[in-house]
Amino acid sequence: MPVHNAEIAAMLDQAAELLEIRGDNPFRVRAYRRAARVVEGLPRSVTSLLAAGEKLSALPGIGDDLAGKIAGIAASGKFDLLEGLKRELPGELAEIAALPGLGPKRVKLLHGELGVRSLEDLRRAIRQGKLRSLRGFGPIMERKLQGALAKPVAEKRFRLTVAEVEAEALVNHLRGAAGVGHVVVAGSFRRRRDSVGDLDILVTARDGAAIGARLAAYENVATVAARGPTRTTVVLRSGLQVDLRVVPEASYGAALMYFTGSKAHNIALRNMAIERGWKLNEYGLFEGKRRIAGTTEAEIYRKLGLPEIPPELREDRGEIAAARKKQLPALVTLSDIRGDLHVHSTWSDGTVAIAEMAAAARARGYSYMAITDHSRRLTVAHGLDPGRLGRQIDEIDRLNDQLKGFTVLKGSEVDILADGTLDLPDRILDRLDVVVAAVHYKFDLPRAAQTERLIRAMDNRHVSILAHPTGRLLGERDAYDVDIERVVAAAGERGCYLEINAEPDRLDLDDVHARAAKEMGVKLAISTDAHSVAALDYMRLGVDQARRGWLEPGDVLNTRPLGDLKKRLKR
DNA sequence: GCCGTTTTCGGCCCGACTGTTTTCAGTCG
Repeated sequence: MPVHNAEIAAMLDQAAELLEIRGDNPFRVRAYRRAARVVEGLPRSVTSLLAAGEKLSALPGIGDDLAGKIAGIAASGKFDLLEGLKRELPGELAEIAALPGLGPKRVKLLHGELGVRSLEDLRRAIRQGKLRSLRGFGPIMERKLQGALAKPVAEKRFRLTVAEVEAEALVNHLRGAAGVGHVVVAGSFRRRRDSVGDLDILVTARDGAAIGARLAAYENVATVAARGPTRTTVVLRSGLQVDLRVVPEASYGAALMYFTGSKAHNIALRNMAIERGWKLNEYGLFEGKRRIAGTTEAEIYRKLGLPEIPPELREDRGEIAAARKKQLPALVTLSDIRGDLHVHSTWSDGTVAIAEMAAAARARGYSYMAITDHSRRLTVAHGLDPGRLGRQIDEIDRLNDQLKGFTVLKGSEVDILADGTLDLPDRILDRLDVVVAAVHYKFDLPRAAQTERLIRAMDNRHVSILAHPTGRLLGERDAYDVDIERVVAAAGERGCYLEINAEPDRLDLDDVHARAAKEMGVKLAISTDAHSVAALDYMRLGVDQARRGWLEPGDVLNTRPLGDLKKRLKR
């Protein structure tokens, strides 16, 4: 049973947490955390890297020691150091440290002085009034902890589209304040991560307190968590946390960079500043007391000898080295997209007729669109059998006769059956321009069977694109257990394309696997899976994830003009 | 524990805010 990168990262994180509570060298703790982030962001699994004879110690932040430990975890699924730490300290201490206001130091005190080993122990200690006797604890902390223990809030991430609605309203509200310059959403929102944990809003103004007051007075604010002259933190009714930072105009670039992150990217840049005898913080780049850059991000990057790095790449996953060598990718943009290759109509479960969808696609500047309605097995979606699909093909032919300068491609989103065969016979698939193959049931097959299923589907030369390859639904359903690297490799061998499904709850493939595909020379299609006209606009979210995956226009099938596209769809 | 165009040893990003303290440690981002 191969150990996933995410599992390795979780073990490294947990070890870091317990090491920190134990009071170990903070830099050792940081090394474990950094290694966790590096493993998490690897485009290939540790298992396959090792199988290929690659040295983990070549990865940034991973030396001989951690390389050995990570290899050990990959081989056995066990982490001796972590097991030992758990024998020494109760594992639940990590959960206690996650409570607001509690960190390693206070948890160590709780454990050492009061013998707290569990959340229940902590509740009891509070009930018995023991907490406030400890140094660093007082009545306010006691009350807050009581609240947090009473109704624990699961860590929640929000879909980009949900965050966008909240952000737009809030930005408009803040723009209404007097003396406001820039108002911009930074953080993972600006880096276009597939979901966000909070909103980081940067404002330039002279009077930070006034802007903070304006945020606190926003109608959707549930609680104000912190309030200072330059920083204010609130929690909205939706549960979304908002961090506001206010800086002077001259610090705009530095603050935007700081607030955009990622943290690891910032640390790397700050280290570059240190190497040059400078200091980089959210107010600017400084030589001694003198600010030598800070008004724009570009200016700071330039001083550090780098071209400006697009926010989507700022994850400390090699972008700084690439920038240094002037080898940053020229990322795909929405305007490079010439068509949508996965679209539904009223023939199955779409809400709009083909002609109307075509007009909407055309209005978006596209020159083609594939209609890919569901196949017969998906009865709830009125999936098409060969007879109905034949009639749909005829309808599209008639429609194309009337259209000038736009082409509706004939397609199907054909179900991949449990054994990897397709839900429609070859004789009808033969009449189509685009076949998008997808899994819609039996998500729980064993890994090997699921992997074989997808590969067998791609064995069929009619299959052009493998849709939503991992089947994940953000916040609802994990990816099915599949060896995605083998699937990517198999797609490459067969000349099959992989989809980045742009639906906001799918975004599948994700950024990391899209990049893996690129590195393995496999091309991708960015498709909306639209069931309505409005959903065609999700294309931009798919492009965002493609950019996070370092994709350039040449890596994306639907940047090709129609003639070229048709040639590439032939296998 | 990692790392090196000043270093193989001695550094390791940087600042804001809270609740505690009585000048600051701890937490957070």
